Amino acid sequence: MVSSDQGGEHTGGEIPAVVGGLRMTKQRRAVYQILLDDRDHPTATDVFRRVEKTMPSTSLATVYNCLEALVEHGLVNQVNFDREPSRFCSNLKEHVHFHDESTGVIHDISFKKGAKLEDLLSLPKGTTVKDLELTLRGVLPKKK
Amino acid sequence: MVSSDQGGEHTGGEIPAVVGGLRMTKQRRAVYQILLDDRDHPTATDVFRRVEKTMPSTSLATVYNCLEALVEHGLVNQVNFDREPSRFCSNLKEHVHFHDESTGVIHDISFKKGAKLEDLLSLPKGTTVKDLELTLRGVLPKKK
DNA sequence: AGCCCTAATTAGAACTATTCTAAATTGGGA
DNA sequence: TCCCAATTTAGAATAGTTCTAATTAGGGCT
Ligand SMILES: [Mn+2]
Ligand SMILES: [Mn+2]
Ligand SMILES: [Zn+2]
Ligand SMILES: [Zn+2]
Repeated sequence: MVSSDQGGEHTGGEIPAVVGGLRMTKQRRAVYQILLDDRDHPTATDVFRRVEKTMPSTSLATVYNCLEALVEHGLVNQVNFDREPSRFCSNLKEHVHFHDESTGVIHDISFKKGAKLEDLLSLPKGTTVKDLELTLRGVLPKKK
Repeated sequence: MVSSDQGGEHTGGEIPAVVGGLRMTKQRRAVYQILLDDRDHPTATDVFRRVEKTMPSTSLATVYNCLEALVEHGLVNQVNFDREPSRFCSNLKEHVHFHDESTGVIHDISFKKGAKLEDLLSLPKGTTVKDLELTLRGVLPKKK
């Protein structure tokens, strides 16, 4: 791999000039870096407040624009819980979200290896699933 | 069972004066009846337009109030697809939602008998799941 | 039946997350 | 360096939903 990285997602180190076909402007890089560093599923406003710290001239509209671009290019996932503000997640491994009511933390939950959706659901034969969103709410066992 | 039906959900026939602890006003009954009759997962505005036909004095605020009351009393489920307007569903059997892109229809999909969420997801032992929302988008095989 | 009192309904304003608009800025490439 | 399309920006607009405050409805009492 060379420095340009025109291909798919980005993993580790400095964010190159283009990722997944998306040109990394100063603002997009800042937004993307926050989502790579902070895996707490921040909202657009959360991201805005964090970007502001190092780039005070950034506007909220730009944060929305950047998030939209990152989502459209598949670098980031948009996560919705009921009617709450959207949250953003840079974990590209297929996973679902568990909102722990006792801590407020949103956890990434992965699928068990070999698990198939068709084993769980009565889907008509020949169904194509293009997108899936699964969110859980509850409490995790408290760590000792 | 006698005519009052103070207990759980309502199934078939005329809607009694109280269902699931919720007193059925004229407006609540109209909203509930629509959701029982029309299983197409209408939005609040959809419901409003349908209620209007037989009760033209009904306000949109009342439709929202009624839907909220029905949801709080567990007679109806609120369903969210991404950031679209909420939809409402009177199917109380545990199920998930499949949005067919080719027809626009939202289908109820039930769990396979005996299927367990823990078989699909890597949930820490001792996790309590209080709520689950699973939505799918894709295409169903076209009926001949 | 009439009264009373609380709950429910109503119209409209307010709210909030998000999107749009139009002008200013940026920066990659000729 | 200059140019131009893409991006950023501030602020207005939008849309679904919730709130406010006034009105109405109707169940339970006498
Ligand atoms: Mn939910
Ligand atoms: Mn989705
Ligand atoms: Zn995630
Ligand atoms: Zn349903």
